[in-house]
Amino acid sequence: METRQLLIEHAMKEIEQKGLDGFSLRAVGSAAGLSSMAVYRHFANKEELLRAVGEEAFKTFNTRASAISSASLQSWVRALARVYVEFYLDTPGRFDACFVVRTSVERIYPQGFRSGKSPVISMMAERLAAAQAEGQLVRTDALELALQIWAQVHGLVALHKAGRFSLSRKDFIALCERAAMRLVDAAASDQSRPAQRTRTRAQSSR
Amino acid sequence: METRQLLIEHAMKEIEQKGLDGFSLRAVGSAAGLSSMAVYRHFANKEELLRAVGEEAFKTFNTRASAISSASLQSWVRALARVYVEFYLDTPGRFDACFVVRTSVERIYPQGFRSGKSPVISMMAERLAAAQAEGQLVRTDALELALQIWAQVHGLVALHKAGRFSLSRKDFIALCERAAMRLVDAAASDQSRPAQRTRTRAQSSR
DNA sequence: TGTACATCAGTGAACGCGCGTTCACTGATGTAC
DNA sequence: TGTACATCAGTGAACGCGCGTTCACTGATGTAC
Repeated sequence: METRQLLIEHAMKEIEQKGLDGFSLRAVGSAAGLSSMAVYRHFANKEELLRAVGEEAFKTFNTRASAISSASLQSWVRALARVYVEFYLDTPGRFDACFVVRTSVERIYPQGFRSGKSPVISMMAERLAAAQAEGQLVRTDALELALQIWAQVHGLVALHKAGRFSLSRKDFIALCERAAMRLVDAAASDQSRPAQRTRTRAQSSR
Repeated sequence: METRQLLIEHAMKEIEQKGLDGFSLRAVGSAAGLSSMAVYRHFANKEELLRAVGEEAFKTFNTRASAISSASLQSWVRALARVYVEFYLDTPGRFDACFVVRTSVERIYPQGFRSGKSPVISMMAERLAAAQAEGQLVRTDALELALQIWAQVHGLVALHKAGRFSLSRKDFIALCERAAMRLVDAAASDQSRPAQRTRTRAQSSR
């Protein structure tokens, strides 16, 4: 049953080359060295193949996100933003399959996120909540703040996809990191504190 | 030459009904009560029609944004976020034609924004800069902050479009407003100030 | 006032394309007896 | 060990569709003389 995996891999290459719109079943079949119709032996239809691609791509992203080992909340969020943007820049097809395609099993706010079905956002919400418990962060809805950070980076990516930036890769990544950081810093600096910069506060969370 | 305008209007209806993907030249022609090929008398090709639709839709959005008459920076940003989200919720096709389609004349960050070609973002950046000059806002790159606020709301909309929310219209709009406000408030409250909430500060800017 | 002509919006048939999906099939492999 | 059968991955032709675009045309309108 390894043909299925072969098809998913070639489907990813196809979606990377042709984009979400140009993605076709027939191309996947022949790219995999089979007939155009071979795909139907393994997937009921196009939608199902696309869903499988999305899940596979999400595993990749999730692995990278889980591998972040930053100690402080700040640097963890920054690293996560970077992983997200690089995932988009390097493999936009996979990114779309994960975060743009509407599938039926998607993680939905707020239910799916509260119950921890969306690993990354849940993880971020937990870290934010932990920082709140330690008094390092102002007390707001941690899940909503996590969502907001996600949407912040996602929004920059979406505008990038719509051709709204003429920045180098490096500058764009830095812009995204800064935007994510501003949200964390804001939540941190809204605490009672002396009148000074708080960039380096809350460094040793967990 | 009013047929051209008629075609644009029916193109908008079409793009609203069928979405960006299902949008076809033939459908526009016959929807306007003409032959399928009549469009080619007025537009060189599909792309040009789409650009005309985008510009027309942008005028609508721009008019609404310009009509906001809030006194304070805070409430102005909140109102702008609302206009943006409602533009998406009510007329997603027009929204896509404005902010998702890649056209050749798009406003690009940072050049096109600095020179004021993107009316709304430029206006926001100017208001932010004015608030900075009055000492109500922390001194950062006003244009970047404006971009960030835009991307924040745009990101929430993009995730909504990908089916990630199960919120009522009202709740989703409120969520977007809150997210935009958090960014403005953060920039305001990062000023030197007593250890208290700053929600109501900086109320009378201009 | 009348005639010849140019312009140009709109038409309808056709081209060529790629798509998702269906369907009857082939042929290799494994299993039951 | 040999034979009959079932299973099932893979095939290739075909269906029906809608798309963007080209092209020769029609027919009304305006203009020049």
